[in-house]
Amino acid sequence: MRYWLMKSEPSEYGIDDLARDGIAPWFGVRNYQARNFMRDQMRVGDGVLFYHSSCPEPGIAGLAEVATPAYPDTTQFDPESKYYDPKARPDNPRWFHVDVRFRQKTRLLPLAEMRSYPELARMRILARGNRLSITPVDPDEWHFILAKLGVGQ
DNA sequence: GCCAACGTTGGC
DNA sequence: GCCAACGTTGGC
Repeated sequence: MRYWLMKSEPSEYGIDDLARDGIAPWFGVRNYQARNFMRDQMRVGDGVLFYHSSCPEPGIAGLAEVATPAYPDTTQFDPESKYYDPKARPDNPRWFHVDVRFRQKTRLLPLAEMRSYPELARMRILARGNRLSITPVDPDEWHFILAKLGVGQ
């Protein structure tokens, strides 16, 4: 069992969208490190912190879980898609993603509040200039955050 | 809108 | 394989 933080812009796809859909393919990742996390390390049932980025109140907005193993992202083959990758071929896909299942909304845990806790100081999301959209979360950090959110394990 | 950080591209 | 230029991310 591993834990992850996954960023999304709520204007693109936020926690309310996931609450409505129940389950969603996490397509559009075009960063090798983030892809490798999904493809090589994620397991069904892993915990996910759903993080809202590039918005008025960035922070953790809810909980989700990994719902499927990684599989090829079909948008890489679609010339109409903004995620189209001309170098990817169906017989040799470059980009993979998992599906994510909604667990629950939480109160917003703002980025500024996260910064205030020494227990979270090592989180990658808090590092200056971090742009990685998927990052591993230590179990201690996961449990600390859930406690701050008032979520029972 | 600014700008720091950092990944990717492409010429050599 | 190096590295400068460029593009993107994302908080502020």
